[in-house]
Amino acid sequence: MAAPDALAQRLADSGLRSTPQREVIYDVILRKRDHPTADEVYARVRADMPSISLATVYNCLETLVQCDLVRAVNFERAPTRYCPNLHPHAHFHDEQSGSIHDIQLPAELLEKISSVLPAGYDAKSVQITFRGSASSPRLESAERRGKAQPAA
Amino acid sequence: MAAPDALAQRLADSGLRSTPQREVIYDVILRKRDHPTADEVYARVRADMPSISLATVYNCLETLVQCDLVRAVNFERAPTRYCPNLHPHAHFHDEQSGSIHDIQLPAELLEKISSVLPAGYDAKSVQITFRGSASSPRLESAERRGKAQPAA
DNA sequence: GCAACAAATTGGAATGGTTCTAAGTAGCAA
DNA sequence: TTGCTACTTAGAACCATTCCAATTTGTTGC
Ligand SMILES: [Mn+2]
Ligand SMILES: [Mn+2]
Ligand SMILES: [Zn+2]
Ligand SMILES: [Zn+2]
Repeated sequence: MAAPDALAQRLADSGLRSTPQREVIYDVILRKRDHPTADEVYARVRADMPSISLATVYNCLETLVQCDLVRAVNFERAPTRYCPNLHPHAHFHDEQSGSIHDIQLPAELLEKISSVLPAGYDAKSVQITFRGSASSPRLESAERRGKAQPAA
Repeated sequence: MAAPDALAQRLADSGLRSTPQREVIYDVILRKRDHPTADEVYARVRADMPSISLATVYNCLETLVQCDLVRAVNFERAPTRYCPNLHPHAHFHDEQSGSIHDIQLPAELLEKISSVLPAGYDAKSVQITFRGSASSPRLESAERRGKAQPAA
């Protein structure tokens, strides 16, 4: 047995197998670090593996989410999107273009946010979503300075 | 013409009529200040108005949201819930009970949150959702002290 | 290698909240 | 009245997702 990559390792930890379908789906999500829907993942994966089924795409995405290799994110009631960024971060939904941008959150801010919870509330996760418009030119320079990661 | 109530006024401002259906739906949402789904609103409204249709409930809820009389809130891909609390606030989703609690946010924190956006990002709204568990006894006393409003 | 068994994939059907459509009803204006 | 528009309604349609039953694939013990 060869040295297992991160995916195979994480799957094995959960008693699951590394399959060609899971590998190509994980690759596709890591390659282009945007926030594709299951349909978009399906379309991209079919370039490499034309025989894969949409049901399998859904099954594999759920597996990857449960193994903490990918995050599922929802905006309103739109189709679920999948995010390869595992660090705690917020999302900015650009209503003009429909694109999603990751927004880094200082740990200090996360603490302040959690501290607004009254006694007795125990939050396992916090989700922060901005909605608005992002002007592209300034945006790109801000990203180049490392203030935010672009994500379609 | 008699003095119009808040609902009639707001509808008139948008060039819309105050109908019995819109009135009863708005009343039902204000009466019990939880976060009902359209189906739950439908069930409650039928007590007063058995002939109302579910399509009308959806139509009226959308109207109320567009007139800024009610807020629509989404959790994952669960059915949309409707919130009568118009002040800026976060939501705590208790995974055990499925109940939603309003969490008040200090204006100071809202400013800090918006300040994490890089230049070029213009947010029209921010949505903050906690997920976890809330222990009922402590919760009630915290609420009595005014730290949070209960909401089913 | 070969059974036996379990895990994973697959196509297609089903689900379910929401939206759409077309027909009917109700209120307002000339 | 008559017309005009807004509103409501029942049921069909939509569509992302889940479910199902059948097949394929992989693993384990011999
Ligand atoms: Mn959008
Ligand atoms: Mn829940
Ligand atoms: Zn992300
Ligand atoms: Zn609320």
